[in-house]
Amino acid sequence: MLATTRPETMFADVAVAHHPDDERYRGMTGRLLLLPLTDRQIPLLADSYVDPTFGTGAVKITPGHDPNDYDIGLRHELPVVTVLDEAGRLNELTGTYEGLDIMAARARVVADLEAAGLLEKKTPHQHNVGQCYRCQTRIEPRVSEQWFVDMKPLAEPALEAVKNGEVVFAPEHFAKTYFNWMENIRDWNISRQLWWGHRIPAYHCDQCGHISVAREAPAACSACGAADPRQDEDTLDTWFSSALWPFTTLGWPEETDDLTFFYPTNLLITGYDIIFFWVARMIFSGIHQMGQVPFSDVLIHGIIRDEQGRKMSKSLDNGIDPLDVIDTYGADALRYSLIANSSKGLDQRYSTARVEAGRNFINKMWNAYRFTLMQRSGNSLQRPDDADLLPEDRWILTGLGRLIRDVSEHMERSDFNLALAKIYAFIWEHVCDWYIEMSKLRFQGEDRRSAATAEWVLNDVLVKTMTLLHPFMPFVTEEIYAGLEHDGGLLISAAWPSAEYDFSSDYDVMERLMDIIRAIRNVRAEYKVPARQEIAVIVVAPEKSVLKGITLQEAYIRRLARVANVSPRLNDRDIPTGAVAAPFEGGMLYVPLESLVDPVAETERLKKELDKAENEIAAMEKKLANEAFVSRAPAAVVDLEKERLALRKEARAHLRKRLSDLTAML
RNA sequence: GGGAGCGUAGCUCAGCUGGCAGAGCGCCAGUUUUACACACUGGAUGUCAUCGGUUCGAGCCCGGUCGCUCCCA
Repeated sequence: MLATTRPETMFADVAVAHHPDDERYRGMTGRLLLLPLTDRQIPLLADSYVDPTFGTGAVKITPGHDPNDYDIGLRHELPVVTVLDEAGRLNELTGTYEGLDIMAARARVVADLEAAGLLEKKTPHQHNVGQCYRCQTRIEPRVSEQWFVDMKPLAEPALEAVKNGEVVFAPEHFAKTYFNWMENIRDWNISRQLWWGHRIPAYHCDQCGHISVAREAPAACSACGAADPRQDEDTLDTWFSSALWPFTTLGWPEETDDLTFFYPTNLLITGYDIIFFWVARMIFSGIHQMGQVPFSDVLIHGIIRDEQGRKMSKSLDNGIDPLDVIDTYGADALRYSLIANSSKGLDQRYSTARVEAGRNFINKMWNAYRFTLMQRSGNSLQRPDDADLLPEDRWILTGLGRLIRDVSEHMERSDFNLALAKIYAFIWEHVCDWYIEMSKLRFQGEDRRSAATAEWVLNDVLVKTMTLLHPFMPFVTEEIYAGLEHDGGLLISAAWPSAEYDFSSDYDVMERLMDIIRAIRNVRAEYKVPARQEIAVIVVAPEKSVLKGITLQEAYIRRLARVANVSPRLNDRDIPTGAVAAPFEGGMLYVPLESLVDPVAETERLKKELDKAENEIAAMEKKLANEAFVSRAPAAVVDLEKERLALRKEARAHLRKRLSDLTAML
């Protein structure tokens, strides 16, 4: 007994199969069965393809009308019987059923089986016979003659080309997809029954049946000489034509200048979903037709999905028209979002929020650019001597150098999203939030030399960052570049920048200043000091050099943290009771806020700070006491840990002192 | 059945050769600070799916488990 979803194909059955481990059929393998409604006998055989848990564990094998059964048929050397004609009707092999269409035949077979007492039961079942996605017509499998490409000789050199690095995939794991396909290659069916496309260059002789294959249509059959052989009606699979794209587009088979110049090229960028449909086929076609691979590098990206993560499709009508997005946000904003959202060839969701972020970024840059234009003195810009560079100049130029190195590295590795994130952060957080803010003091001040230095630095930083950003956002960067001072020419042909400045110690000094400013702002916000109200700050640092730096940069602390008066001190003596304490790297600062401060609450707050510091110190001391860590970790890591421990210990000392003072004063 | 990938903040996702967990958006509290409110300042938020292993040290390396996705058959 067995189950079938397509009873009408039983006339094409050539065997019944069960799983080799299925106890129910043990010992019965090889016996002959009588095929109902016919006088044919078919064998019972064992094949591990059969799912023993489905139905009765026995399945009829119909190689002529099922691809899986066709494979089983090959394994067991079964004949292929075809009982459907091209019009979808049963043929002469079905006796009295001949001429019936599939549905009519199915009904009659079922009725006849029932009449013969051979039907056990009928159950509704979701079958997996395909159907046309446009007209819903069922697609019935049927064995027929087709044209195939013999893949083995093509696949071997193509496989080798990737294995030996002639063609390199990025990200590299996509080579696995390529290997998996190439190593399990099947002959390629290139016949398509379509009305358009390249027709198969095979010519049938209606007289003798000979088939000739030729580039030009032969005038006569090469075997019997009959006139006008008929060209095969099948057309080539579109991927066959696409596989020829790297050279047919350049004039092949003619030896054109374009072909000589552009073949092979270096980089192919495409989606992972067509690695074997297209990439692999271009590679083996290129090797076969041109004698060399069509490209050296393949950069694979993911698919852009809609905001719900669904694949964009015509039937869902959830596609996004880039032109609409460009109208709303601009092409650069769209490019920003696509690159910022892409990594490792993974799929990404289209994100309006990310496009907006790109648009906002453009707005930010544009305003920074406007600011520089507003500060133009009219004098020609001249690179300042190093001696004229202030700490913030040194800081931003050093940061720029680091940015150039980082971005270049990321570009080399095709980590475009990481490169873009670095540029974004540098322009927004370094240039706009800090450098421009600090430069205002100089542009508004009396020192024209200092202002000219800032003017040059700002211009240089923008020129370089626009250059780095140009591949990602070509339009706005070109526009801004045009208004900046540079060697001339268009940004698109400008040289990639290289790092010029490296003032590491000045960089660190500036970072400390920024820590202090942030700490003061934090206190202001926490105690809700009105923005307008200026405050006083006492900065305590045990090292004179730190204090000196702070004194030199007092103007910035005043401006950027809205401070009226900065008092540098070497120790925490004589701090007023009504002051808020805040630690920074290398010291402690106090903001006297008198009545705003409740000494009891401040004591509680500082106790928590102290607890935190104690915990961190304990953890670091434990780590440093671990002989294995000290001896095995790199010296730089151990030193860093020691430095951090020293800083935390200092913070602890300040906190303890402040707490004891407050307690005494209460 | 074969192959590949993904589980990290409320959401969408980064995280390079292991060394103090990040972004965008959202959220909370402020801001007519003369480049920018498409902005500024400050803040909150994590059992890095899970179990084990390697290591001085694991989001990252190795193995198992669970969940999800895609491709081929």
